Amino acid sequence: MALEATYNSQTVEKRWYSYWMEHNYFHSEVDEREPYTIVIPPPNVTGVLHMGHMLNNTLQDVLIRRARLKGFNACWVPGTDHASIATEAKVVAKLKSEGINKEDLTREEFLKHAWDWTYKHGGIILDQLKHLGASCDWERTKFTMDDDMSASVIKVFIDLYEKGNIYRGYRMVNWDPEAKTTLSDEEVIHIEKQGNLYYLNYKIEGSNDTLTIATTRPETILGDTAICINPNDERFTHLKGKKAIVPICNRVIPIIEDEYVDVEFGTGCLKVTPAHDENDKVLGDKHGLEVIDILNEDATLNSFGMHYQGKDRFVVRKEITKELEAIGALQKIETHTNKIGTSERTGAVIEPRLSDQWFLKMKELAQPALDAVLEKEVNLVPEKFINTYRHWMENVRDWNISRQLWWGHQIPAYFYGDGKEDFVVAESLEAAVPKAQKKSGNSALTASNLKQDPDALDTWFSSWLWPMSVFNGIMEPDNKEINYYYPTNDLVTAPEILFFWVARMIIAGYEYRGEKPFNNVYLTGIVRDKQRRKMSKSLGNSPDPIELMKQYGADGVRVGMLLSSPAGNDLMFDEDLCKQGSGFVNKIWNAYRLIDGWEISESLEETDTSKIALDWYRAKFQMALAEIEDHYSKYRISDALMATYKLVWDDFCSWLLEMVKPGYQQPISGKTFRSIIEIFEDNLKVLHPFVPFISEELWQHIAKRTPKEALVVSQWPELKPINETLIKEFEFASEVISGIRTIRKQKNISFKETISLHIINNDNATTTFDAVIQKLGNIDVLTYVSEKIEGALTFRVKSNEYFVPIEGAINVEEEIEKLSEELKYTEGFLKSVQGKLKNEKFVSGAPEKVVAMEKQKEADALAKIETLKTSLAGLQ
RNA sequence: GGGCGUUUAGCUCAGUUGGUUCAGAGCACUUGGUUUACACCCAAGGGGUCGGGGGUUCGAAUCCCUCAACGCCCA
Repeated sequence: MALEATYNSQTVEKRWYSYWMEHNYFHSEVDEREPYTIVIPPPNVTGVLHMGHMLNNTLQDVLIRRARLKGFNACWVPGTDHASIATEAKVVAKLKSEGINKEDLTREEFLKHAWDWTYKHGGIILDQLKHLGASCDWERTKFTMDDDMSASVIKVFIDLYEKGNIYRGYRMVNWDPEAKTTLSDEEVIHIEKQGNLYYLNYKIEGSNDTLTIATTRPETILGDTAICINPNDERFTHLKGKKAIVPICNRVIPIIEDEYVDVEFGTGCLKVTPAHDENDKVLGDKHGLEVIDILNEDATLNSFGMHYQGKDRFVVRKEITKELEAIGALQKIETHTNKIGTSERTGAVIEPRLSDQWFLKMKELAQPALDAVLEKEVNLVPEKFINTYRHWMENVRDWNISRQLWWGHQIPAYFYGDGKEDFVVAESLEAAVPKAQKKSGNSALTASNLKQDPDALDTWFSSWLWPMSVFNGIMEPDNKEINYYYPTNDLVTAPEILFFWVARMIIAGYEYRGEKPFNNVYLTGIVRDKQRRKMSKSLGNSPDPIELMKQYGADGVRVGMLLSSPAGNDLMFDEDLCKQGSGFVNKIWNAYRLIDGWEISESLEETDTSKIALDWYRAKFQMALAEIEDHYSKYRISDALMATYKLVWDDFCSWLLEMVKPGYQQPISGKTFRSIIEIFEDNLKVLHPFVPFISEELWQHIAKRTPKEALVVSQWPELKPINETLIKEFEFASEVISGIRTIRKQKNISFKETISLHIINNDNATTTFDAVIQKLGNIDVLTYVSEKIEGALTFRVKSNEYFVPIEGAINVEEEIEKLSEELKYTEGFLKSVQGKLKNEKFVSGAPEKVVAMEKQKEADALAKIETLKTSLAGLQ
């Protein structure tokens, strides 16, 4: 059946994806082969596919498909993440739009809504990945809140608690007043903002004097519990031991001394608000100050805010400034830029807030994970991220793992009293009872006396176990799957989550299996638009991936994504890249259409041209294959693609097919045809990871294949020794062909018009490719001569001279000019080479090989100059 | 403020240990070409003081110093 004239990506994609699924090629079971494993960075369960996922998953699919072809037992585990904050925020918003407040629901009721939401919107993203061609083992699809996954999280929490690594602490945390939860340090984004510095006067108790402090947050004065001065600051000696009066609330507070105060900043007097600033908290602890929290959990003021109670902190800031001014306590306002923390998820300005939270001690746990990367047990690609990783790991801080949310894994701590330590940690309420009885010494305690901590765990506290828990490696540490698939091979993810996720997975891996979770971490860039803006929903600058695939085909988009995405560098995405990708797919399609249309004749002998052309391409293919393998080994995926692209487009289509192509309506020899097909099949194999759909389509078109013979499970071509001589000889021949084409163009000789070519073979060049030169140059007669041909057009390759006699006079002047230019260039070149060779330091200092090469260059140049000079002499 | 990185053609990027005619690729651009697979094509061509300055070396895009611009991470 003849191929359609144009490639229809949609039909083909549907056909082969279902064929692959039907034959279960993506499923992996433990067997005797060597495994090659990737776990997907689980996307948000209710998320939709964006360009970052496209890039990331294309890369993973390329790696896994190649591994499959190389004979590994390839296993790519897909799944999703419950994304605590993001999902809960969405559910809360949805309920609100229906007039329901989260506060009015019980935990169980709320969770039911959240699960409904998850069932409704969940997993869309995984289906979208199928459009891309992702060859995941869908039978293994996991969700971080599946029962077994949750059990793993709880088990690890209990274990770490029992080892003393998890503790409960009253600490200053990052509070997101919008999501009403704490955030880890990593989830806070610091941005520079223009603000003000307010200079406020405080009266000194028992005198008419005042002191002036500078603050960026005047609303927090209501929480002030001290003024601090530097004991070495002579300006304030008179204040020592006195007390100050906070304006508006008229609280009398001590003036304390501490060298912490920067005498240069502001006025040198610092107001201390321990409840609302991390540094002030430290000062407060040191000096035993009172802690006055003036904020509610939504960042409105509480009763300490007096007449501002119930108003938002930013509103209060404006209003209190006016009041301070009215009572004469405001001295001046200066503009001031400072960095403020904002929530990664909601964008809200973070409030430092004191509260009871759960923390994981990191220092000791982090050590093996730091060593693993420094010793290249785990390779970060590109290596430049090692420094960033080291810096973070060496200064790692304890991880706040609790979140004031319901959607997630509820912390398995059960309180039996109001005391800070009146709790036990257990995997269930039932298990908690005996523990609580023991700890409290109260054997009468029952389940009804216990109250589980309402907080949930940070989502990353479940995803850090991902490479282990997807194989049930936490609950059953010795099961055959975890023993076989772990450690996984490659992890493909974004540098943004190097600390959030990657580092913590390595930590967990060493803690729970004594082994790294993966060998290599390939860090991709961020997908940006042409103006270098990060693609985001809010900016609306991201194309819809599904639409993109409809327009350019999944293969086209895959190629487009990979064309310009070196590891770790941002990708400036441009739809033109997909256009180039679909152009490539079109080229492959048409190359096969040409071959497919040939009439085959078994009685025809293989021509010399075809024979040498095929030999050359086989050599060239090996050379490209070696290069491609090298690129893959270094995770230079876009380079591997480009090498494949050039092999297929330039070498196969533009050179080989043109060389073997029979004349119009002429048949091709059966032998040649079979060789071409064999070669084309190898091309399809190396193409497959990049363009799985069209490669499978053509593969299946070439011959009727059994399910076992599908391309997706075929064998990657073997590396064989490269015939470099043949490649070099062809390069020479291709220069001759270029010379002919240039002459044709310059003299307006149509390609259809045959010409003759006379050669003086000064260089002793091989005649192997003469038949090819004749065919591609449309040469009727190719002869070797010893004397130059008068009145012919000429060109030179190395020191060989080529003559094309044509009708009509040659423009002698032009010829002379052309030759003189070549001569001038060559002489200049010779001079520089001889300059080097005359330099004794060069000859003695440079390696022999380099000197020999320079000598060869000298000889070549001398020979060329000789021929140029004779030619010139002949013309003059 | 501390750390890391980047700067090469109009654009996006390669350039390994300092040494082939090393200044490259893809795209874009210019010119010519279409009854014969593909105009999503073929062929030919132009285009760069390798961010600036200084140094080491027989030899520097590559190593060192310095300045500048940009980006990222951390505080």
